[in-house]
Amino acid sequence: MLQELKEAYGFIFEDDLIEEIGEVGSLQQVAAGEKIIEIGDYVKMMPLLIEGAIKIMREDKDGDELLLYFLERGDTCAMTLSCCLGQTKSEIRAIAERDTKLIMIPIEKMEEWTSKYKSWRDFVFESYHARLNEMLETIDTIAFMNMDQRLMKYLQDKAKINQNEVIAATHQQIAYDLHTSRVVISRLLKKLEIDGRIKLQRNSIEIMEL
Amino acid sequence: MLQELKEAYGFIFEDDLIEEIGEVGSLQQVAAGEKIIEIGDYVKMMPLLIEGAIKIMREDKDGDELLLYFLERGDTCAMTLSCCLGQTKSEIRAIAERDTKLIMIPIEKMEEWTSKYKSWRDFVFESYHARLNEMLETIDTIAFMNMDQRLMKYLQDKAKINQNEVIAATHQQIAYDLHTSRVVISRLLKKLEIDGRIKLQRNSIEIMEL
DNA sequence: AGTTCTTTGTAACCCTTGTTACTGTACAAC
DNA sequence: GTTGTACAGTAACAAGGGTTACAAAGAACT
Repeated sequence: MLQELKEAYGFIFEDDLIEEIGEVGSLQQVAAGEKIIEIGDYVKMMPLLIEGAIKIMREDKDGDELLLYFLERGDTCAMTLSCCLGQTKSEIRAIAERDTKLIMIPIEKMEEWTSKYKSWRDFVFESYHARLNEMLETIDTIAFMNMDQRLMKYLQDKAKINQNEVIAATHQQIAYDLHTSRVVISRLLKKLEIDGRIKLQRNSIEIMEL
Repeated sequence: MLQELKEAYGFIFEDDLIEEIGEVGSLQQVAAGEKIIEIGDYVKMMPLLIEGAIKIMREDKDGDELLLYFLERGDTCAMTLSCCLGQTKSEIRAIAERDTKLIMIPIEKMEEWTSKYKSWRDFVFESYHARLNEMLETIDTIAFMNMDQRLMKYLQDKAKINQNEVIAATHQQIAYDLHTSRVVISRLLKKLEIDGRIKLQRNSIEIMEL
């Protein structure tokens, strides 16, 4: 575990802190598609992302969903951070986008490290900063872009996060992420295919040029 | 200044910190409608809101605007916080919604206080937490609500923040905040008036029941 | 009072997106 | 093979909301 930890966080954290993380953190493996945090959960551990990717979803009372953003190696979930510090319920759902390795830290350590390690403090602030910016980008997307543009951005993001030009997803799944209907996605995807920007197969979409 | 500072923040900050703030902070008065921060500004001071209210706006490259949220007494701008710590440009615009009193803190103190005062650390974390939640609420609003619901929420929020059942605004101004057109707002407002929920006057809207 | 500017009301129209419904096709299970 | 199910394509229609255009009403100024 220490080896992976150093690879992902070695440039950020002091050696002392890395060592402490190694002592109190527990390595967790999560398979793609598995749920990590559900809305309303009380969060007792803070995850550090070592490998893989996580997708963060929002849901309203009617069950309507929306993809907020993806997390990658080196990220932590600032929403969870927030919950840990405030001891409140999770406002979001976290689902493994790929097979993912996490180190889970007991929240008691949070407070301690915050006063003890400058690098930890900086990391927490930097995480908040990054997440606020992700949220801003999400707002830009849904407020200022049309569905066709949003779909293109989604395909790009998803290809990047999965490091694969072929996206494994059904039209229905995409529709859930973008909070629209399957028919709309099929329609727009077909148009993208006609324009030669993607190739459609069953259960997958190949990106040609976007 | 110390008196006002204590009233707004006395329950949060230690006495030592209050005193330090008094020494290095400078009181600023901003009239309603005045701009406090513009997009792209490098922020060199961090504002603590003593009195009044500030509205935080987002704008995209085409000049389309959107109201993100309001700040009230006891709040600070986490986006600015973010900018200060990261030394990056502001992503948002801040405009005084009412006559407003601020205490401006030089950012050099941020780092210092963060390690020195636990109450300051907690305040900063709590600010991030609050702002993330505001952003989530904003996302919920634009993603899951129709324009009529958004308009009602806007009127409620605006009445609350101005502590006045009569909202001073033209239809055009509302349209800018909600990123829609004047005609749409006029249409929906008229419907609300017919339903007996508001009363329309020139340049103002009186809320009856929402 | 007359002129001008700002604000509001409203109609007509269009585009995007959401909905319903039905068809065809791939794929797995039997 | 046949059957069943999930997925995708498409048409037709409805609704929300954005656009254009014009009229009417206040307010401000002369």
